[in-house]
Amino acid sequence: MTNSMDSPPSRPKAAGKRQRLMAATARVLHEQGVERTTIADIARAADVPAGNVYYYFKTKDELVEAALSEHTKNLEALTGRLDQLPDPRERLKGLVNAWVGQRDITARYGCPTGTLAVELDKRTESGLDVAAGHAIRRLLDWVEQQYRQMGMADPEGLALTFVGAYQGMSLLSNALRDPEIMTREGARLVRELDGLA
Amino acid sequence: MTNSMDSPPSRPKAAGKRQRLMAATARVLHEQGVERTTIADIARAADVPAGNVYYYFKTKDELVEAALSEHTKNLEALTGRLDQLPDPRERLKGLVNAWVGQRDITARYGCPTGTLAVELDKRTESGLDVAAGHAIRRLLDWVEQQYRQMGMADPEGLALTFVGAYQGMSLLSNALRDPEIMTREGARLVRELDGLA
DNA sequence: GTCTATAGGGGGATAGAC
DNA sequence: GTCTATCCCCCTATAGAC
Repeated sequence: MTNSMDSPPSRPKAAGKRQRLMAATARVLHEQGVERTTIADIARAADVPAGNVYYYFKTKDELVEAALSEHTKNLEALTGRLDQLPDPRERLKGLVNAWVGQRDITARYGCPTGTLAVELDKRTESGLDVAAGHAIRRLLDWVEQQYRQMGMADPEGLALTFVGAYQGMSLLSNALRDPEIMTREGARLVRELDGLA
Repeated sequence: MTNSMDSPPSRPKAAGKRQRLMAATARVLHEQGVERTTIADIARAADVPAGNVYYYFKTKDELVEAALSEHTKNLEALTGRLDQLPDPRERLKGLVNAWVGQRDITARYGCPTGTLAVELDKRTESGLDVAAGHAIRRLLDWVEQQYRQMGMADPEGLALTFVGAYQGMSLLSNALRDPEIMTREGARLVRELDGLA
């Protein structure tokens, strides 16, 4: 998971630090929020000198974009692994299990993409106010495919309900600081998947 | 809805402006977010001279608290009206209808309390990081009472699912800028309420 | 009670040395 | 490519005139 810095970057000394910065940004923005995170915070977390950050990212908005693409990458790694499972129903249950496995982090900081969506919605000047929506759209599409392969009617509506349930339980779990909400609602989602035609 | 300024305030000239400030703060914080809203923004929206705000609220955090109590007040006015209905099931359906009626505002700015909860979670220094959770807890309790009166098993779990669905559909509707998500998911919630034992 | 002016601190971004 | 110093704007909060 942590980089060993000996894999040759695309440009001489650059890519190692760039990658560290992206990962650190994703983590720190999740924990502290976009508005309350300073460039110095990110530099410290990535163990990069403060002034050097601007060599890799010209503006704070570019860092936000990088964080979003990190979350997207992580999500696609997860769905990619789940795609190995033969049964679409098991894939959805695997997704729920992954969510529940993150319950402590979610209870403390919320869903990474969901909280980012809420914050970016207010950043109207940059073009990023709907950027998180695209990441969510991808998840919605993947879930819809699973329902479709299960032969369900209205796969789009089911996906909306499914992802909505995740965002809702994440927000409640975070607002009430209670990881058990993730466990309870996760169990309900699995039960419903098993009960479907 | 708008104040007529002739009702005698508790202290001479004070209460009228104080009330205007509270209402304006609730609205502007919802639209712009806590971190991106300045005292000047609030003063302008309330039509109060900028420097005068600090006479009524000593800090920005007090304004945030005021906004939260406005949302709480509005929610209790709504549940108070719904309490007039004889049937708890109809009360819950009335709540869903109220939510769907707000779909355009929700698609643009999210649920007022939910987005506030996400933002306040990051404001750890002030004691307000869990304050929005209390408002949500009240809603959960009220919903739970309705399920209890309907004689349902596990009213607490049902309330969690119900309010979670609202928060989830609000976040998705906002992230995707699509009010129809509120309509679709609202219709589903009503359908499920009608289908319950 | 009302309002202006400004102190004071912080943070995004840049210039330019190395 | 790396890093320091710093500019400059903005925002919270206060002092104090009216």
